[in-house]
Amino acid sequence: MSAVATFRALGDPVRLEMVLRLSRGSSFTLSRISEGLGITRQGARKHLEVLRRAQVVTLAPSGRDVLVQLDPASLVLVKDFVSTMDKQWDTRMERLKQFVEED
Amino acid sequence: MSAVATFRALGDPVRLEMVLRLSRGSSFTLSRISEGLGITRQGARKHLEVLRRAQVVTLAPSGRDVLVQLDPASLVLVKDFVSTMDKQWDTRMERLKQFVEED
DNA sequence: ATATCATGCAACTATAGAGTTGCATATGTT
DNA sequence: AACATATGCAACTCTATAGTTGCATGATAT
Repeated sequence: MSAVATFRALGDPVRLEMVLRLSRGSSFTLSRISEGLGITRQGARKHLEVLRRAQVVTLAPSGRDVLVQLDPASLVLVKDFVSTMDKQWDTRMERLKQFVEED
Repeated sequence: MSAVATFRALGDPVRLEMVLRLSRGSSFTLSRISEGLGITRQGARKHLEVLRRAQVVTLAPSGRDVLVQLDPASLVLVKDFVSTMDKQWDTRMERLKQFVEED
């Protein structure tokens, strides 16, 4: 999966809320994580499918319900992106700092 | 600005490409950064407006052209998000590890 | 066995946004 | 002054997707 897909998946208030809930409580059933989002269960289900395709989340059927869990794969992608940006950004900030301090 | 807005802004192939270009070369004019994206200048301009609203980028008019630069504000947001997630994720992985190692 | 709960799937609507074309305007350049 | 370059703005099309309703199905509890 690409970093774009991950960012896109996280770039929605409902989906980010889901991810934040998962990052706190460990595991949710599909219906429990769909509560209190201001949308229907079917709507929430669509969001979960987006998160699953982007490997932000895994869906594991268990009896009559489906367990939703965070998938570490996506986190790694975002971390890599940030650290790359950060490195390049830092060297440029360093250059700017030196430039400013020259006079 | 919210983390959602930042993620949303980065969740588009054209916009992410622009950000990557900026992270390498230091500063671009509006027309230069609009080249080779497969879309028109006006299309690219709309993307830049999205990035600006999300504080990923700053636009500074200079004579007849506009300078596009990275805005560190957004990077901080993403970093914070990742580190928070990371911390919570790690503690949960730790708990899982201990659970597995118990028998 | 029957009622209840969790989920899946399909069809539909409505809106956001990605991309375009066309034209106007301002700044450089020769 | 004349020309080229960089940009802004408006109107338009088209597609993706967020959200809905309605119904079917499979698992659990009484």
